[in-house]
Order: sequence, then structure tokens, then C-alpha cells
Amino acid sequence: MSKPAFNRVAPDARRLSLIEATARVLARGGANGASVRAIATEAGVSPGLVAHHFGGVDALIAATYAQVSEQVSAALDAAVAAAGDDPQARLNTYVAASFAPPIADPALLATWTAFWGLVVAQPAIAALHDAQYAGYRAELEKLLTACGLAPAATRRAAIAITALVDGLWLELCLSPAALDADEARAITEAQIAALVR
Amino acid sequence: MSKPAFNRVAPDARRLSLIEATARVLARGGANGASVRAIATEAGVSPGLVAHHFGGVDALIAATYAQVSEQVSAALDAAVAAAGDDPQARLNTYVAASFAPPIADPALLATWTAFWGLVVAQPAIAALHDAQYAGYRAELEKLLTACGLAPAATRRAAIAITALVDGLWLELCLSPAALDADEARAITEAQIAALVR
DNA sequence: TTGCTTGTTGAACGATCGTATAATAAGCTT
DNA sequence: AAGCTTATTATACGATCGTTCAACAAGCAA
Repeated sequence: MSKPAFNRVAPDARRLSLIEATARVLARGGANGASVRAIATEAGVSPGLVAHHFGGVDALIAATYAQVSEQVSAALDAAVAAAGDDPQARLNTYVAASFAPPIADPALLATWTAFWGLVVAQPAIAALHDAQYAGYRAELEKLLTACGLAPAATRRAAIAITALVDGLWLELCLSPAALDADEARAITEAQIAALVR
Repeated sequence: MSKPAFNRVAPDARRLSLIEATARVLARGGANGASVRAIATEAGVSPGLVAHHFGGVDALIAATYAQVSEQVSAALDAAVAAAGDDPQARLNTYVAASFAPPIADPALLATWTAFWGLVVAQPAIAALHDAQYAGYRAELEKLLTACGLAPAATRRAAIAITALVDGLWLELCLSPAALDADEARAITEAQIAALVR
């Protein structure tokens, strides 16, 4: 009988497992608690695997950032795809998705603030943020253009909407008692209506 | 001759010195680099002083949060006080001050993200945030009311402006290349004009 | 079955973490 | 000038940090 001493898994699958464990640990205890041992325990593996698959904990955290960013983008895209054809409805759906699960999640906030805290010291994390932000704004500009917004105004409108959504999302997660998703949605829809009228 | 082995300083002054050192260390290396020894070295004192004056590093960081929050509020209030009597000019000045020094400072962002990262794990920090946010919004509601905004609309307008300013400020500090203060100011002024028209 | 590749473990390393504590001395009171 | 309070230092402690590495074994190829 003698069950195996460990599970041998394909590198990609193991990397994903470690990334998901990192996200959970970050969400639970913030950046301070995200040690190699805590992550490894969460993933059910030995600490040495982090160095083996990622070279170091910094690279693992960066990879987690990239993966979480991708999931957020995917969730937003899926919401838009299910929104039908009306351009303004698509735009509203896009921003409203930021205030609903899985995006408006305290766990996601914890992950995100951990990343922001690393931007200061780690240029690689800063570069990831810039790329993610640019992609988000590009998607928003496409939706705005589809609404008939003048090309000269799209950039500024996209920045304004992004900032408003980020600010509301942040407050929604930081102190849920002061703001709920319905109100956040109503505020952004009023703003959008004023911009693309 | 024999110069003194150390400077004996009044407790309040020493506490302030340690708080300021903490802010500098947080700004320089983020929350990860803000160790007791790093702070003590920055302040030019022995590590033991942190425990003596604050009981622990967590309390020191919380005190730094409180002090930085107070400085931000003071800077905003000073800007408004110098803005004259026109209600809408006062409102515009209030939000515009968020995009100029000393508030739109990468160092301040680093300090702030460090605090956000601690909100997850430390309820005391979360309570500080709630209080600071409530105070900020209350001030904004006063300025909005002075502009003649209907009482029923002030709450929502204050939330919208706060979120917009926070989002712009965040992006302004995180990736200055993608946004400058003038554009942030123009965006908020357009938003305010639409709200209090 | 045998051999090989390599994912995985667990221990060990030095560095650094936060905190506690005894000894010291600075500055005020008397 | 003597004494007292206490701010301050320097050191030490145990815990935990990220990383390294030799040994092991799981799963595939032959």
C-alpha cells in the first residue's frame, strides 16, 4: 500500500497552485503575512518549491499580480460580452461589474493594496501596474467610442471614469459600511450619462 | 570636554521625531522596509526607544498614520482658507490641492499604501481610515452646501467627488507619466461644474 | 523491469525581525 | 553639590525571514 510521499505535478499546474495560494495568503493577512512558509503551507507543499518554480518570493508575488489582473480583466470582459449590443448599456455594464463579485471583494482589495505597497520598492511591480492600467483604459476608450464620443474627448473621459470607478471600488472595499454597490453604480451611471450625452 | 553620549529630549518631541522618521522610511521602502531598526536609525536613536515611547512598532505606525492624515487635512484647509469667499472657487481649490504638493507626493502615496496594506490585518488602522474618510467627506459636504447644492444631493455628490479625487490622486502618484496635475484638475473641475450647476 | 529525468522534500544557513532588560547618564530638583 | 527621575543605549533573546542544497522518489521511457 504505502501511499506516495508527495504528488508530482506538472510545472505549470504547480505554479498556478502556488499563485492561487499566494493570493489567498495576501488576502488573509496582507503583504506582511505573505512569507514563503505561509504560502507553501497554504499550497500544501514544501517551502523549497517557491525557489524552484519562481526563483524567489518576489517573482511569485509579481506572478500573482499578473494573474489576478488577468482575472479581473476577464471578469469585466465577460460582463460586457453578456450585456447585449447597446453601446451605452455595454459601457454601464463594464463599470458596474467593478462593484460586484468577484471584483468588489475585500480579499481582492487586500491583494491589490499589497501590490501597491510593493510598487514603491520594486520597479517590476510598477511596470506591471502601468501595463494593466493602460489596458483597462484602452478597453474603456473603445466602449466610449462606440457610444459616439468624439475622439478628442475619449482620453479624458476614460481617465475620469477610471478614476471614479477606482475611487468608489476602493472605498467600497475599505469601509463597506459607508457605501454600497447600488450607490456606487448609480454614481458612475450618472457620470457616464453626463459624459456621453 | 567629553561631549554627551546622547541627547535627552522631551517625550513629545521624541515621539514626533520617531513619527517623522517612520514616514520617511515608509516613503522610501514601503511597508516591508519599515522595521524598528530602520526607523530608529533614520531617527538617529536606539531601537529600544520605539518600545519605550510607543510600546511597539504597530502603535508607532498607527501614530504615523494619524499624523500624516492630520497634515493632509491641514494642507487642504489652508488651501481653502486662502481661496477667498466664492463658494465654488473654494470647492475647486479644495480638490485641486489634492493634486499639488505636499499631497500629490510619491512619498505620501508610499505612506498611504503602506497603511492600506495594514487595514486588512489591523482593525485599529481600519478605524483610523474610517474616521479620516468621514472627516474628509464632511468637509466636502460643507463646501457643497455653500455652493447651494440641495441637501438631498450633497451626500452622493460628496462621495462622487471624493472617489474621483482619490482615483486621480492614486493614478497621479502611481504612474505620473500617464497623467499630470493639470489634467486631473481639469477633470475634477468639469465634474464639479456638472454637479453644482 | 530498469534507468533516467526532475519535481519535491526537509533540514540547515545566516540575516533580520520585534521585543525585553540591565546598565548608563542627562538634566532637573533640592 | 548631591540626589533623583527617567530618557537612552547597548546587548541579548527567541522567532521568523528568504534562500540554498543534498537526498529522495514519482512517473515516464526504454
